[in-house]
Amino acid sequence: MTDVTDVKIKVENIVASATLGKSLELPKVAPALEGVEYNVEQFPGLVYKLKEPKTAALIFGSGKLVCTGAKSIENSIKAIHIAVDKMRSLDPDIPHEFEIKIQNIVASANLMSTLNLEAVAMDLENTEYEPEQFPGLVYRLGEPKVVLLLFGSGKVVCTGAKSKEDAQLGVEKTKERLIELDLI
Amino acid sequence: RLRKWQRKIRISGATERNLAFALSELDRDSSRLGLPRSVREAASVVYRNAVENKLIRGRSIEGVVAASLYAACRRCNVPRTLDEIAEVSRVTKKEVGRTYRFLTRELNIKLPPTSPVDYVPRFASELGLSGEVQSKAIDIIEQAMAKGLTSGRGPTGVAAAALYIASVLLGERKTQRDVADIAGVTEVTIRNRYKELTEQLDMGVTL
DNA sequence: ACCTTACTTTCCAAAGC
DNA sequence: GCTTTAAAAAGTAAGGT
Repeated sequence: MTDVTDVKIKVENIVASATLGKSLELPKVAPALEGVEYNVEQFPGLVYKLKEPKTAALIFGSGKLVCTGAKSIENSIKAIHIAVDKMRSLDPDIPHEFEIKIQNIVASANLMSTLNLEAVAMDLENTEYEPEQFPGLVYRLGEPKVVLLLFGSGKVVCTGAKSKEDAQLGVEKTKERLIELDLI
Repeated sequence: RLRKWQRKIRISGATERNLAFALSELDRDSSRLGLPRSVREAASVVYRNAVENKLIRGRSIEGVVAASLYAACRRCNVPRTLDEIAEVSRVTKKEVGRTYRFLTRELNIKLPPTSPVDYVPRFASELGLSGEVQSKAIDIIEQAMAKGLTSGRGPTGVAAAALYIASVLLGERKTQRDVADIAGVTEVTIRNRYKELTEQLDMGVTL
């Protein structure tokens, strides 16, 4: 009974970083990226928004970039390659091979049961619940090291995960713990 | 030897000056909020504990004072909202909240979430509502909490809606605008809570 | 009253103030 | 700590019709 394995998580956002291994002359490669924003005083990186996959890339002079907004690891990697390929049209020396690392995965899930957050706040360890400030209860899990936001509706957000497996595990462990404490 | 001694004097002198400044700041904020001496003392205890545990590093004295006051008000069951604390201190709501979380975590202070019930006496007296209305409002809030109707909702909004409903039920009607202004929420929020409470609780009377 | 937009919270990397 | 990006959750707020 109490099958925790039936909890379905939906990946909502992925943050990935890439290191090209070669510094970039931003003024030189920026023209290859249509609609790019660049305000050094405001932020040191170029802001490039892609429509497909719908993502946003932050590109730095050091040759490192950050991609946010993708809903799958595959799309995140695809978006990074699209941006890098475009820049390479203006700078042939940009490597074709480079490292990409998944930094954060945000997922949502539904425990299919309403939660009494004041009760959860009292019995569950490592929680913060300040309804005056935010309607969700913050639950920090140690293993995997992820943070969950629990809502009265039973909906959950898991963030801080480095892999889909950790996000899934985080939600499952949270559900198990809530059942264990008779808070489900 | 003499130099080391002088340094101690200098450091303790600075420490004393900082403490004196913090306490005057605490008194200033407290009087603006109209807080009783007991709450000011509770806040000064929190502040002194923060200093003893070296938690002031990287934080403004004003911020720690404001967070100490916020915590003391909650512990004494006479809560002020983060907005009210931010208004009288020269610290943003965001920093008061951030420092409050830091202090409670580092000093192992675990306060339960603010109960809407704690706002009833203050809001009711500012609205000139009777003790009967207050009791009715508290009764409504307790029923709401028992049915899980307060999870995730702002305590002031729940207290405001309960007082509004109680005032109508007991013939001391106040407008949503009056209650909203004193509770620091919008009329829309009172209407939303009002709808949930009247639909899901047995008030014994149809409004 | 409705609708839309927007802010609160959590996470993370990037370069630099 | 801040700046910029993205995304979900749900409550609250503000402005327009």
